[in-house]
Amino acid sequence: MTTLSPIGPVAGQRKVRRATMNDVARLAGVSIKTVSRVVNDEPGVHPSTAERVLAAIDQLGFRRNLSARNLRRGSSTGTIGLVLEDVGNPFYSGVTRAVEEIARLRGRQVISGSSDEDPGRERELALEFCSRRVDGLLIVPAGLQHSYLVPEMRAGTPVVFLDRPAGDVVADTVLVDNIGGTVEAVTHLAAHGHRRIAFLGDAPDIFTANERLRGYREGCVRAGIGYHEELVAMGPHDESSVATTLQRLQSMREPATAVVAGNNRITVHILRALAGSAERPALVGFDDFELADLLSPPVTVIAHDASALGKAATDLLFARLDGDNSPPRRVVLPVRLVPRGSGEVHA
Amino acid sequence: MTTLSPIGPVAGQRKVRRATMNDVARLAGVSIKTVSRVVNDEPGVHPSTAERVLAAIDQLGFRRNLSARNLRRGSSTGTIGLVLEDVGNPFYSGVTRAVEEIARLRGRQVISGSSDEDPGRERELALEFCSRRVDGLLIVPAGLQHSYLVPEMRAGTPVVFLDRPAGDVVADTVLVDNIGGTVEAVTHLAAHGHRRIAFLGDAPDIFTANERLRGYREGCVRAGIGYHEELVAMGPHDESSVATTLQRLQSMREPATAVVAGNNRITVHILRALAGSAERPALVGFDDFELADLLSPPVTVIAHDASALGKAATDLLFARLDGDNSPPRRVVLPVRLVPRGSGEVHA
DNA sequence: ATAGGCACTGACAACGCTGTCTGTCATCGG
DNA sequence: CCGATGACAGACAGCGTTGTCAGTGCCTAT
Repeated sequence: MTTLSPIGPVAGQRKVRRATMNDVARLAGVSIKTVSRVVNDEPGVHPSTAERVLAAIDQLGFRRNLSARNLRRGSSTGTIGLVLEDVGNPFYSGVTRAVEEIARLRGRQVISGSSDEDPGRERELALEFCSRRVDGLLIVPAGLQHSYLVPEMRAGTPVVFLDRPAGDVVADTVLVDNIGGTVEAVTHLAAHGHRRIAFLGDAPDIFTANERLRGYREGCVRAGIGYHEELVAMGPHDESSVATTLQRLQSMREPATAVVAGNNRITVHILRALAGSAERPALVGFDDFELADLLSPPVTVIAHDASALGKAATDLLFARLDGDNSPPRRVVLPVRLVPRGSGEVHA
Repeated sequence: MTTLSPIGPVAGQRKVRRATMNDVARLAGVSIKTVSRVVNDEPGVHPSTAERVLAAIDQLGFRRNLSARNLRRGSSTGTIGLVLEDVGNPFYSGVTRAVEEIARLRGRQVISGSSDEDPGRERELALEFCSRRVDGLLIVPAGLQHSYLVPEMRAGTPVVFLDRPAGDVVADTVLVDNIGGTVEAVTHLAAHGHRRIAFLGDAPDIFTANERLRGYREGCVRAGIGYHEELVAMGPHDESSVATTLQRLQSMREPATAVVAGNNRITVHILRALAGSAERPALVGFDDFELADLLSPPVTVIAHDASALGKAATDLLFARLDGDNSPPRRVVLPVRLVPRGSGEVHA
């Protein structure tokens, strides 16, 4: 039993060559093919032979080399590549979790990487994954150029974009209803009497930021309060820029009485900037976040489910792997406004 | 240029065989070895030849097969395996981010998986990663049995355990000062006059839960308030069990006036159970979390840095990969109490 | 003129595994 | 007693790369 072999400062003994099927075969006194049969649970091996082989495997600590196996078999490597913006962001870690979950059910491992909103990095990661011959690719696009993926897609690697669409290829995409979300946010605020509603969004070259801005604009028009350029501040934002912006918005001749935040980070920045200040504008944030309901006032948000997004994208990917070759689909997941208080403050 | 090739419903054209170096060689009119030289930036290729090869690569959308490369070269696969409890938990996603960051600097990809606290799953993941011949393994142990890793460690795969120690192998480990943390929490509460301090921890077979319980106990003794069995409730906990426990603690003849929460999830459950209730016990939570400072009252925590943990473990792993074969090390990272208000409530 | 060196290129084997095909028994029906 | 059958085992090739070694010219120094 391996379990009983002497354990100690293992770091001491360096680089014992890894056992191969050949080593196992020699020790068990069988051919390498028989070892392969045992390892792969193929039928046609005499129980007593199999037992000898298993003993040899255990004794040598053999573990089959998947590189070799994948190379030989040519088909699936049993891996899925996931390129996202930042695993550290709770939203994306929720997505990751969902992807992992489904991949697991389908016997796949997930390789992931964060692009940090850098198109070059996104490309580097995606192509690296392709070199590893992942079975499929899930990408949260950082850039607008995705033609680099065309050879990979042609070679049969399914690609699903999530959260944002691809720049210049036609492919499966799973999005959330960004426009509908901010329309609803503005409508909600207007219904509570607000006429000066500001929008703090991320950098406008980011798809979701731009869509949400469009929704904000449309919401303003629909609510009959008009669209005012001076009430909009697009990012990139950090804590201090958000604070400055809020001050500006509140010290206008006609101050903003309500704010729509373009994503979870901006919402948090706003909350921090507002902490302790008496004069709080009403607030609706895009993206739900943990503890939003426990703040005072509880934060009203446009909620959408990270795991639903991850699940939808992964399901789509596996459908492709299962042979579905219908035209590329675009799935738009609904969002919902969760009123909690911060958006129900009267003007 | 690949970039200009017709793009369309790519899903239509299935399974074009992937180009190999052989295909590239044939197209460029050179030998396969020359292609290999170009792809690997090896010297000794005439610029004009290289150009022809690169053109062929571009035309065919060739991307070298890393399975084959790794098999042939036998050395590094350029991957690191990361087994954690749940990527969805902000603490672990912080760890993941840090690991990824450092791996990236060292030219490695991260393959990760969540064990969900299931030892079998942990083992499955770790061994799967070994089959993929990861260069090293980072593991947040779910179980207490790790001798299954001995053959892998012998074969030269460095393993670093993080957040919790391994069960029965001697290996590098990075922990946080769990005992010191809860000692400090209790000391802090006692200093504010509390004598009935409760502890809500995770399942006691989890190392960190047990350590924190020990720290709690020691803190009580040191503070001279004694250790009372009835003030301790170990998990697993969910929202409703926490609520029930709190009610029990508050309706005792001598009610608990303060609570120490064993981890971030339990803290959140407590906050939710307490929401809106007038009679709030003082609270100190283990693990910092976003927005803790914005709650009312702001939540006092024992903070420790997820990214510091990830970084320390990964640094250690790379040191091993760089040839450091000193005896296994155990690193204990400091924690610090961040007073914010919830722990400063007077009894 | 010739040896030696340099710049460039290619043939070939092997990494560890699995698919295909072939071989060797023992057993069974007629 | 013979051929057919089935259960089991092995030989061999090849997946796509790269390391080793062996050319082939051409140029320079003798």
